[in-house]
This record gives sequence, structure tokens and C-alpha cells, in this order.
Amino acid sequence: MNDRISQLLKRAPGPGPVVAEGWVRTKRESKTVCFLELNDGSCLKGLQVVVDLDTFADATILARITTGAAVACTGELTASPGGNQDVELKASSITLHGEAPADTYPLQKKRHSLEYLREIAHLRARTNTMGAVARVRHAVSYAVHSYFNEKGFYYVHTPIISTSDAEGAGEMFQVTTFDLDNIPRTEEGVIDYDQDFFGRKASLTVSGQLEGETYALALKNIYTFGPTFRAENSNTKRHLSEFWMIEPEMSFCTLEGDMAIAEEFLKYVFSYVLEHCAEDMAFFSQWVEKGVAETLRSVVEKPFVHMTYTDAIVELEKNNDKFDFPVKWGSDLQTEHERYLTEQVCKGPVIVTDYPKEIKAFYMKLNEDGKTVRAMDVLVPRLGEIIGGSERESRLEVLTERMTSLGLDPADYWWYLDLRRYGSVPHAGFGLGFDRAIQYITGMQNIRDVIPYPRAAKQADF
RNA sequence: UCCCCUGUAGCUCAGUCGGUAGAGCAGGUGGCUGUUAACCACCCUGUCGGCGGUUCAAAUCCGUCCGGGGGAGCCA
Repeated sequence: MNDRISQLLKRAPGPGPVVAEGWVRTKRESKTVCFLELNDGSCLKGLQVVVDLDTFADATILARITTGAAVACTGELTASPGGNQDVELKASSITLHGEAPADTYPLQKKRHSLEYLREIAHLRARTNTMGAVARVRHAVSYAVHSYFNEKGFYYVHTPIISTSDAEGAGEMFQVTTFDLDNIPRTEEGVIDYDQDFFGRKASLTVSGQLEGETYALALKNIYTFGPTFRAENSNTKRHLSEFWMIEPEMSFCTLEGDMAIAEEFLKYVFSYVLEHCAEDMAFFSQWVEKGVAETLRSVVEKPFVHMTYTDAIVELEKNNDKFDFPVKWGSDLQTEHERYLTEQVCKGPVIVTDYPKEIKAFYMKLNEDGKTVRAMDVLVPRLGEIIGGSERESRLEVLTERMTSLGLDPADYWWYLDLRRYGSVPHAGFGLGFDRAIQYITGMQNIRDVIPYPRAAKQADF
């Protein structure tokens, strides 16, 4: 395989032929010389290919090379007299692999709106912004695995198809092999799931947490990293129907340990990206969200602010006149409140803990006061919640009672409750929305532009 | 799902008081001694989102449907 353009750009000029392969971003011509800017996705910057029209053998090929064409250029790497690059490729021959007729190719050598690019999602990876997002997304994925591996966590593949009837985390996509025009029904007229593929109602997972806990209570520290599905008809710039989630789960761990890991983990990932995607981060800082790289750096350097829900309410109540929806103890924090806490009160990420049990899930550990649970949300400026986690209720009786009072049937969760029956231990975990993390890191405004092919209500093209 | 905004050339948009449409970029042609968001000149480009209504006359006003964006809820 030939060198990537990122490698060629770092090389010193010298004799001997090299080959550069990629897609043409722009072509600039004058009487005696023609410049191609070649990009292969390995970095933001392109390689300048120089064609001397007086000596180049096959000048006719140049007419067919336009923005978007795929070419392989052979030549010598020389020092560039131009100001924007150290080296350039003096081409002796060019192979044109695929043309991109300029009158129909949807990408022009100009800036396009992100909305337009979504309509040509199959080509948008060839743009600066989407290329940078793709590289950062890769780097963050790598850093996630790297962090957990270094900390001795095991990567667990929890199921995509779930048969837990009532996970309670929102609407689910049903999975069935039924002929929808002819669904089997019992004599009572109820859908007969006995005849369905799994012999029961099945859906796409909304969380790998419950299954993750079972492995944490065997391997001590585990994490999941996979796709998650929510059938909510939500139409916002930070929701997707299909998104990726990271869910660590730690045994012999309380909420304090959970928060410590969450903070250390985020900082590790941010540092990794700042170090390994410096060029892309500079691009985001300049064109997408002013100063986003500097913000990330300051987040890495400062300890996160901690605050109980009760204290947060006290802080917010001082400014209730500024909110569309005033808060009082017991109310859920809305977007405007989360943003006020992070952007005005704390000026950075904040971890809010010990929420009222009424607004949190059944599996969270009940506090001594009987009113709050050991939950924690990591809130960040601009986005709000990026991590939601908790210490899990490890006491069988308390957990069963909580489920019952919420109208859940403990029998449906027999295997989950077995974890409390046999070898139960304090344990905790959290969920990080991967795509939201990418949004936070890059400064991209819409979550649909940080995932290659976004799925949302009425949107599943490509 | 609710509220607000929006849909005009390939793209980004302007279009006044209702009188059948315009700019920049892209594209084409020519020019230009090394350009880098190349530059200069000229040229081409339209079912004004769809359907219906009001009117002598609709891009413009009204209704409706569809697409896009923003906000809210829900959450990650």
C-alpha cells in the first residue's frame, strides 16, 4: 500500500518516485502549470500536486480531472515554493481512476450547508467537516476502549435484541417476523406472540445496562459500547433513534467511585482527542464552534463541580424569574435549568447527585432519607446531560418494593433480581451518549452531523 | 407530539405595495509565468415545494399537504 497523504505531508522532499492516491478537491490552472489539491481522508490538509504543462506527457487527461475525481499521481516530492505547504508532488504521471463530471457532481468546491450535505450523506464524508468528524469519532472510539482496557475493564457485548418487556426507558422498536397483514391472534383476539420468532414480544434494546450488571457481578468491572434504539418521536438536534452508548458497570463500587470514573474517563478521552486530532480540533475551533478546543482543554485541567440536586434547586430558585418554567424541589431539571447551572453557576461541567426518587429509574439506590436516590448526571455547557448514572439498588427487598410501587412486575425481572439474591454487592455505573460526546468535543450543533447515517423519525435514507 | 420559522437557478440567498424573477458562488468558453476559497472577462441556468382557492393578475394573499430548520417535552 502506498503512503497516505498525511504521511507524505510529513516527509522531507527527496528524489525517488512516490505515489499519492486520493480525490481531487480543486484544480487551479494557468498557462504553463496546473495544480491539483488531493485529499484521501487521512487528514484535513490536502497534498498539492503540480503538473508542468510544458513537459507533462498526457495533458489531455487534465481536462477530465475535476473536483471529486479519483486519481493516483506518481512523481517526486519537492520543496514547495508556495506558502501554504512545505512539500508538493511534482507529477510525472497521473492515473485517472474515476471521473466526477462537474455538471452533475453534487459537491462543489465551495462551502455547503450541513442541511444540504445531509441530503447527500453518501458523499458528505468527502468534505472537510465530515472528514474531521469521522476522524474524531474514530479517535474517541479508540480512546474509550483504550481507557477501559488500561483500567482492567472487560468489554461485554450485550444483546441488541431484548425481550425485557418493561425497561421503562422509552418507546421501543418491535422486532418481529410476523406478516403484518396477517398477525396471528388468540381466540380472545390478542396478538399471539407464542407464534412469533422468539415466542414472545421482542424489541431492539434501549440500554445494555441490566445485562451489563450481570457481567459486572462476575467480572467486577465491565463496559458495553454498542448501538441503542429509541422509538421516541423526538425531533431535536441532540436525539437520534439509533445512537451509540457506552455503559460501564463496576462492582464493589458506590456512587463516589462512579463519579470518579466518569470524570477521569471523560478527561482521558478529551485529552486523547486533543493530542491525536490536533489539526481537526483546530479546524472545529475556527469554523464550527469558536474556541471549542480551548474549552476542552480547560475542562481537562479543572476538577468537575459537584452539587446535590437539593443544592442545585436552591441555586436555581434564586433565579426563578429568569426561567420559563420555575423550579421547586421535586421538579425535573429542564434544559434551561441545566444550561444555567453549567454555563452561569459552574462555568463548566457539573455533576448533580441525589435526585428525588420520583424522577429517576427504579434500579437506583434509595438514600437513607427515603426521598432521594444515588443518581448522578454529568451536565456540560451547551448540551446539558451527557452522562446519566447511579449506584444500583443492591438490596433485594428495597428493589422489589420500588418496582412494585412503580407498577413493574418483579417476576418479569427474575434474573435481574437474582443478582440481589446471590452474591449481591454495592455496584454502580453510568451511560455516556457517544454521539453527544462527539457533539460536545467537536462543537457540532446537530447530532445528525456527527453520525454517518442518522436515523430519526421519518428519516432513514441511505 | 406541540409551538415558531422556512421552502425561489446546481448551491447560498434577495425579491418592496399582488403586475410572469435577480445576485454571489458553482458550471461553460476565453484570458492569465506558481496557484492555494486563485484571479479577470463573457455566457448558460427556473414546474418560485405540491394541490386547491381569492383576484383582471399570485413567488407574493388564504387553505391544505409534503420537506427542512429552531424551540419544548422525553432522554443519552
